[in-house]
Amino acid sequence: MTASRALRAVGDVSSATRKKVEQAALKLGYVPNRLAGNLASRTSDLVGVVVPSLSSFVFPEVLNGISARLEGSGLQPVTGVTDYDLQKEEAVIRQMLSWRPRGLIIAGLEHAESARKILRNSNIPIVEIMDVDGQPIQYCVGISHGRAGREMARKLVACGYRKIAFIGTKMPKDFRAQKRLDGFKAGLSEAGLALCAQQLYTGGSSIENGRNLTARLLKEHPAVDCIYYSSDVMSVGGLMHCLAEGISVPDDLALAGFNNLEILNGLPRNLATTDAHRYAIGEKAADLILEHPDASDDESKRTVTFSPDIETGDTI
Amino acid sequence: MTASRALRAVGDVSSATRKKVEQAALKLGYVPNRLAGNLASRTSDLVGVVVPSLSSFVFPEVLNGISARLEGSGLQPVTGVTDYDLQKEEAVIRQMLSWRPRGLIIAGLEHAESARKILRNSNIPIVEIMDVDGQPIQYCVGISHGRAGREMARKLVACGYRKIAFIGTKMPKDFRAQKRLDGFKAGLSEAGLALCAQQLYTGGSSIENGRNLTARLLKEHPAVDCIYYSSDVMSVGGLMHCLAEGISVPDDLALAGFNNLEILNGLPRNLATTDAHRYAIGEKAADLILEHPDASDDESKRTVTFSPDIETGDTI
DNA sequence: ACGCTAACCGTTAGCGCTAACAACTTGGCG
DNA sequence: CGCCAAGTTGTTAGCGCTAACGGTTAGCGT
Repeated sequence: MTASRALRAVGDVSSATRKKVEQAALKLGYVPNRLAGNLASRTSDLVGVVVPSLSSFVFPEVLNGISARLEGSGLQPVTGVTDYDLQKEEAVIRQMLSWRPRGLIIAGLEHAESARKILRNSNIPIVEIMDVDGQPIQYCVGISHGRAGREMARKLVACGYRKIAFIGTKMPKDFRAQKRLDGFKAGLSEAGLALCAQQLYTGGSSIENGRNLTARLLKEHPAVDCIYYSSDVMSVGGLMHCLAEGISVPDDLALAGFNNLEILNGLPRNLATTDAHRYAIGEKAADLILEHPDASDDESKRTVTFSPDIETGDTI
Repeated sequence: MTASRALRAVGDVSSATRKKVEQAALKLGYVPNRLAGNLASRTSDLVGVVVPSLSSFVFPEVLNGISARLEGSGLQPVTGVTDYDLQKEEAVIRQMLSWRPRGLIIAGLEHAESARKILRNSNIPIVEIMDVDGQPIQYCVGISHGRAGREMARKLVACGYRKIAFIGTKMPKDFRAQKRLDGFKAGLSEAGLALCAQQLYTGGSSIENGRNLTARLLKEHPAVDCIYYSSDVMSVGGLMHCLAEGISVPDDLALAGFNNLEILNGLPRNLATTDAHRYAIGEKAADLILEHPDASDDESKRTVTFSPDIETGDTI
């Protein structure tokens, strides 16, 4: 018991014994067993983070925000990946909860009903991130993707574009991209416009994908004067197509993406985009977990909404 | 006990009771407590993964390889990030070991001596990945970065370039980049050549960074006919500079990077690079953990070396 | 001398689960 | 009919740690 107290620096231990304990620990190469520790204390120093993908450029930055805030708190983030699959998501959530984490951060508001149920029963803070368009379970931090799409549509219309196309993921897998598209269409129809073309793709977003789909779309619809992409990675591909084909941006064609990814910096053109505040969302989510009162019987619910800020760049 | 057996599907349980148990579990919203389970069984279903960074485009793919192989085995990867800091690395390793993982995968061969000691004492399979130039603790999976640099140098020399420059990270932080540079210089000197210029940077690799450094380097050394970058992200920046300035690639300037990142696909030019086999390395590392014999008293040591394959693209 | 407090250290029980073994129940077989 | 093996369920102890509380000692005031 004294050793336990000494190593955790809790309770009263004389500095002499503390020193002795520390030296013995060092000498023996003692590594505490957190399984036992957490089990005994009925607390946890894990924070579960459930995201759809790690390779998509967008979630690593959320993770960085989370890690930055958790650093020094003694809490450790554990990541689970769902591949945009609600079945898999539920399995990952179960896995996470079986470690009795201090809290859970999970991307999106759409979950299997059974997953939602175990989340509600879990008695730990649940933070749904990225999106605020829906019914949060408890805490929620994100932007409105509907608004993001709508505002970009308004912006493009205001810039004078009339033959506007969309390139994005096959929607059922990515709810937020769907919401952006819906908002975008709504924004267009405010001005009496509609999408004049669209290309959907399955599989991951990539520059190559964006370039190929842009090529195809322009071939089929040469009159298009502006393309809105569901992701910056795709719009970069569009820009690459234009560079390779000598299409002048934005004179012949305007381009706009979403996310404000770091890869936009340093390109020959500053691509228009919407900042999704990914890092800040991660930070805030971590804060909510840290601040969550232990007395969990209260109905603490809270939604933090960030503003989807348009960066016009020089491609619109 | 019967319930435990039923839910884990081990031992003999009649299908009738199994069904009853499962229904009860569902009804009660039972989520097993893995802390207790792992503690009691003295085994673990965690695999620790220690990487320098998640935002650098390169490690997520390693993680994907690991996850793919671990999928279905019941093991879960847990990621820790070191920011290329050996102190932090040691802390992360300690954290990891305190969860008593089944095995540990860790990037690089360079560690604090005390970290190396606790790794050796840990009695679980330790897989050092990415690099094979050094003394592995136990298992090792990677490529020789020295060879990668040397072979690229030979290639560039063979292509006729004589005024070759290098752009890369400030080395003390990134041992593998350092080894590539050393190998590269060695390769050049085989042909009686030396670097005619170099630019080092701190902070993360980024397209923007690559573009700026390329601009500066060309300004200071206009005669340079070829640049080798420590990372593809940087060489993309170089290409962007050339596109923006109308520098013809590879006629006026040859470019080569390292890693064979996905962002190379779809650019106006196919950038030359070296494939670092990141996904395969992740897979193999996971395999080694899965195959590791439980009888841990044997001296199972093994190094798996991949070949750093040059992709010439059309920029050299 | 006494009580009292603070500082320190030890004892006990138990976190939720599983390995190991014990015990009971069948059915089959000689 | 007894007996054994296989199938099935129950019992016990303990994984390594910590909350809670109990004891001891020293220091202090009265």
